[in-house]
Amino acid sequence: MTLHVTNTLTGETEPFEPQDPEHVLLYYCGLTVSDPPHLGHARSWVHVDVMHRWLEFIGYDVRHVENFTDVNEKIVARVGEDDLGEDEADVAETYIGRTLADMRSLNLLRAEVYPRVSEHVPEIIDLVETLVEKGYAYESNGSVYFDVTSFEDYGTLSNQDIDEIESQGDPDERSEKRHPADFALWKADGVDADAVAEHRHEGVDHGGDPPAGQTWDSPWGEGRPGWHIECSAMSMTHLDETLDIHVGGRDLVFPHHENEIAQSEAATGERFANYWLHCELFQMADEKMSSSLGNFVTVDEAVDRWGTNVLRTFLTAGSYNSTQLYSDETITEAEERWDQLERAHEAAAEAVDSPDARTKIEDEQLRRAVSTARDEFRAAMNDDFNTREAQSALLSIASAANRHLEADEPAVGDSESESESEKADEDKGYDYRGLCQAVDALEELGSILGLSFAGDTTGSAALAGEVVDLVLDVRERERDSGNYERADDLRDELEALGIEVQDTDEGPTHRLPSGEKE
RNA sequence: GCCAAGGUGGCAGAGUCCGGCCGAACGCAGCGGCCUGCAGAGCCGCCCACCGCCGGUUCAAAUCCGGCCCUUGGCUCCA
Repeated sequence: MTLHVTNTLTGETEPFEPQDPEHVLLYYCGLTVSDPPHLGHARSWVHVDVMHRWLEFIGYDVRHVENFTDVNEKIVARVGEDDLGEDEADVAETYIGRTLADMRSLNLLRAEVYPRVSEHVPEIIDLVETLVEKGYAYESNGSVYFDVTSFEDYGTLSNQDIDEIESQGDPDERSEKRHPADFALWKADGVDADAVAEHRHEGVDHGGDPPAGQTWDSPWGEGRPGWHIECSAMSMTHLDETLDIHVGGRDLVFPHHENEIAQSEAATGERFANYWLHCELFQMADEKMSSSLGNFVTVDEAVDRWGTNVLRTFLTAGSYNSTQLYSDETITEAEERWDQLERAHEAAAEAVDSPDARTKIEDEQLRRAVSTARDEFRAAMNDDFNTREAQSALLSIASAANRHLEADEPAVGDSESESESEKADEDKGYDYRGLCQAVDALEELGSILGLSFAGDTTGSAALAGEVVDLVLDVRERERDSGNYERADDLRDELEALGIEVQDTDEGPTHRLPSGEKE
């Protein structure tokens, strides 16, 4: 079974075949760095990250490029706010730093390059010149527009009819365009002050008139790159004229991706991307999540609140290409799933390390379950990165391991006699081979979803763990002497701190609050 | 208006491409039991679905075909 992906270009699920059998060229349309990233961005990032990890897991060398749009009127609009900086570049820099930190906190694999528009203006100008020379673009009043009527396939990605498309871009440029659907490749002069004003936050003192934003010299005079040309220029610079996979949010299909295809293919005569994958968006329980409504949760808030593992479990709880409901309930459910995985992993790992671990009871079932789950995981991921199914496979390993640990009396068949099971009871032990396989599978497959079972065993977390153990020792003594009230108080107090206490046959165990920082 | 996606149990969410193993996965919630000083966790079992509506094809449809109703998103910056 090979990897199949749903290609927006065809609307079909197709077998994935990169141009080079060993390498995959992956481009992801990154952020405009004018605001802190929110959970919606995180959802796409995580899914792209899972794609990246899975492609590597099945043997490809992935060349992953993700841009930062650091030239944009929305960024100019932030100039003067708080301590974001004194000009467009400063603001962009601030947000790029913040974005990279957010990405790290989500345990994302790094892209190979994070190119920025401001560093690729010469390439952009070259590309625009080529388009003008080939007759796909025209200069008008110092700006350059792409002539959509000159590109036969315009509209295929988004299934649009050119005549149905309403004007792109701001009203001022309409008069300069031959066709309403034509879009800007290069814009004369600085940013439009009105556009900047429109994106400014209300009630914030920006200190005077909006700055013009950076401009560059070009064959058509001073100006700035248009809104779509950057991705074409940067992906060609860092990858190739033809990409294997181009990913982005569903909301970018039109006009952004449509325009990317037109300008790229017109310029090179080559197919721009073989597979277009689109990440679906969040749906809020009552309304949509959007910047304008201000109802989004920023990535750093979410990581603080839920922790990386819970968040990633949540974000991969649906397919990348289906919308996902965001609500307290759905995220709590994800937390529940993660807890289950983590507890099972911990129990299995502990059992493996314990002195009781030895081949004693039949673990054929466990081993079969692990192996089946691995197959299911692989099949799920190969089926258009079905992360929800993949989670199911993980959970089935967890419950198989739990079942095995539970059966520390050889209750595996139904035919034992009483005396046999009594005898075994005194002699109980775990078969560690199956458990080892379960632990390995959880770690290995979990890591493909970016989940990490490696608890924080360093620094303050380790110390905290020791302190909790100390408290639990005290509590055990209270319990031994029948002083349950006092013991329960201790448990309640630990619980109030987010520390989960469980009494087991082997003594009490605890879990520190997962992922919460500090 | 145009384009797209989708309507599956109390919730959430796979399965729909390649019709039968789907009387429908996994999880949450609920119920009963085991275990436990209690709780939690875990385990076992149960409960809950005529798969939006109508019609068609077929030995067989959640899955294919036709019609209808409804929801969401995009068409302006947007992951």
